Amino acid sequence: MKHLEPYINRLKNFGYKVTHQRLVVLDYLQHSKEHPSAETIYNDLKERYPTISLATIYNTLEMLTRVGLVLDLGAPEERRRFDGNTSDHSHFFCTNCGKIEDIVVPGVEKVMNKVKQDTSRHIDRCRLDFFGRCAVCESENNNHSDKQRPD
Amino acid sequence: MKHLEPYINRLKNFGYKVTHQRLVVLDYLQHSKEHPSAETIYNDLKERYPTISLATIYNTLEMLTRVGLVLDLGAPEERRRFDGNTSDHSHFFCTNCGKIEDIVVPGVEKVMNKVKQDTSRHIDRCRLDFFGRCAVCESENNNHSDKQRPD
DNA sequence: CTTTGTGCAAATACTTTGCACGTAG
DNA sequence: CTACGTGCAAAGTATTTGCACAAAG
Repeated sequence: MKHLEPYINRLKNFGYKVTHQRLVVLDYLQHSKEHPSAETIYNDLKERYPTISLATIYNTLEMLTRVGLVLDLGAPEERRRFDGNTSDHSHFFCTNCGKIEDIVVPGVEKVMNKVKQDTSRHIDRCRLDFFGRCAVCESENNNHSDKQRPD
Repeated sequence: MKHLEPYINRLKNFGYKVTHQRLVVLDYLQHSKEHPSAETIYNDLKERYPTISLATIYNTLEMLTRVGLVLDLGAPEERRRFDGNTSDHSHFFCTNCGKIEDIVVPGVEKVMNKVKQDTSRHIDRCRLDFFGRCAVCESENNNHSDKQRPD
């Protein structure tokens, strides 16, 4: 887990101990593209680390979010979803199947930086999200024709 | 509650009945700038409508969100927060006091529309959010090393 | 008159916490 | 060695649901 060194340093700088469980969660998030929930992380990890606990996953995610190594995506679902990729990127939420995809939005940074200057507030972070139906759901034409779409 | 007519029509178009409770919640949200939680709405409304129930508030908010008359803001807090203003605008979340403010971001629509065209997905809605410390919190405590120290 | 919504309370589900043991520093 | 982290189970807490009555269309 050499690639985790910068993260380890971040933990140390914030005064947190570097534990096996924390590294495992970090490593998991670095390799996941699924924007998993705490429970998903737990279910996947407990196969290799059977004694890990869900409470530790939650504690770890909360801590990692606090130090900025993980993002809480604010998904419109029951469970919270997390992202280990903290670089500038946007998200697309499929309101049909719940999938979350990374999405590249050129030109956003410029707009965001303008806001950071113009506002009286101190802005730490921005997020830009899109909601709709993913390519799969759109092509499957799965009429979940509930009252899904406004307008 | 004359101003609610377009909303009433929306309910009817979706086949929902127009009830006193639904109008009251809609009216409340139209007049609120606080981006309230379900419980806040409940607490405020039960003074004037003592028999209204929290479950109804939740059911109503869920339905109004589904038909696009209310936004679920995806706030980084325990409770969900809602907005009755569905026109294009962004939000600022104070990570210190929890306040949510409307914020005007010029030029965003252009970027968002570009994404709507470029992507293979079907996009219904976008959101642009900012996180940081509001003017009040910022002035009260000039220390902007926002990350709280571990326990 | 039929269907949908409401209020209440109980249930559910996600997340957090208390405590004793284990482990990093 | 000492403080902090972990695992477990138990507790919270926001939100949803079942049901009988009420109200809308």
